[in-house]
Amino acid sequence: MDPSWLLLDNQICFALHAASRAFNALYRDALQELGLTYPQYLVMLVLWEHQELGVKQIGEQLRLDSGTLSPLLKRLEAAGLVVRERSAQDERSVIVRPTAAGTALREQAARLPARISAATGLDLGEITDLRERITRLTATLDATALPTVSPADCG
Amino acid sequence: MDPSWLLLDNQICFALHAASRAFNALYRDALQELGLTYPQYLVMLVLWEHQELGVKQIGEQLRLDSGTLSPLLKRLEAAGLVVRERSAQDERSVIVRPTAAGTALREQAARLPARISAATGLDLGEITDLRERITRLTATLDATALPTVSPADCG
DNA sequence: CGCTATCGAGTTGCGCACAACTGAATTGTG
DNA sequence: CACAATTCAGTTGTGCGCAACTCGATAGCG
Repeated sequence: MDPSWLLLDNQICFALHAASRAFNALYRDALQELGLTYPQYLVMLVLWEHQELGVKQIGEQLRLDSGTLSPLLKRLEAAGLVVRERSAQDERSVIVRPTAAGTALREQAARLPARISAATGLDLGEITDLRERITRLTATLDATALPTVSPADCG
Repeated sequence: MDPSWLLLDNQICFALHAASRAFNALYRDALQELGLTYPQYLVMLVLWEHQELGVKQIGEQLRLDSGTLSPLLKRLEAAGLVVRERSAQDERSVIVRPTAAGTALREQAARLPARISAATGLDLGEITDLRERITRLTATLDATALPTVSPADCG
């Protein structure tokens, strides 16, 4: 039982954890002037991209469930950045749309990436490569999910 | 103002964010049988490594402050896995030590890395490489911290 | 020795993440 | 049409992460 396993193990997961929080801190400072938290910024990103989206669709993009999104969207609505209305086609779902103020915020947000990118000290190629590896890793983890569940699926 | 910036920007930070949560979910399942959450597991890791440590030292290793650690350590103490006592040398600081039960847990924890490592679908070299890149990125982000502050530093 | 500044753990308050649940709307089936 | 299963947003409860703060202990300085 090599004890270095517990150290190595520490590293990859912890490295991700620490990096995620370091980015978060970076964004926190920058987003403060927009009045957004980082998760709220992520929601606005997908809304800017798609104009309007159901809560479920937002959750699929960001890997978040309604337990996280419902209160978050309520705060965005209270801040006047989005409106929510029940879909006429399906009364179960709620459509989220940016308001004029929410759309206007995109202009300010557009200045962020350059600052963040500079802070990474990496060039575009390195960032892209790293991003792709991490995204593949996430996909693998999601797919594996731990073979504890699923009785005899694995089609 | 190329709009793809906002998408690309989304990617690297979000990729980290998502990967971190995917790992978290993986560990959550595995750690459930040890009665630990993922952050509690990280704390136990550094304690197993150092036998005893002040709250501040734990925080330095994990990039966490007392606001996070104090309640977490209280829960670990309530679970009978650690004891806390004020340092005799410096009454301000609190020394944290694993109990016998806390130390015993290390045996079970030692089985985790292999499962996690398998779930990544990567070999040791790839994991190490990725980990090092991410760690370097974190260090860069921490050092930069956003050039909004610091009036005329940039030595 | 006194006095101030700093350090250290702890608390409070807020927002996120997630499991477990509720309740209304919809779909599928007979 | 009726009725069971599913889908969807929302709520509740717990724990993490962090800023801002409290308060006692320590260190530094005159």
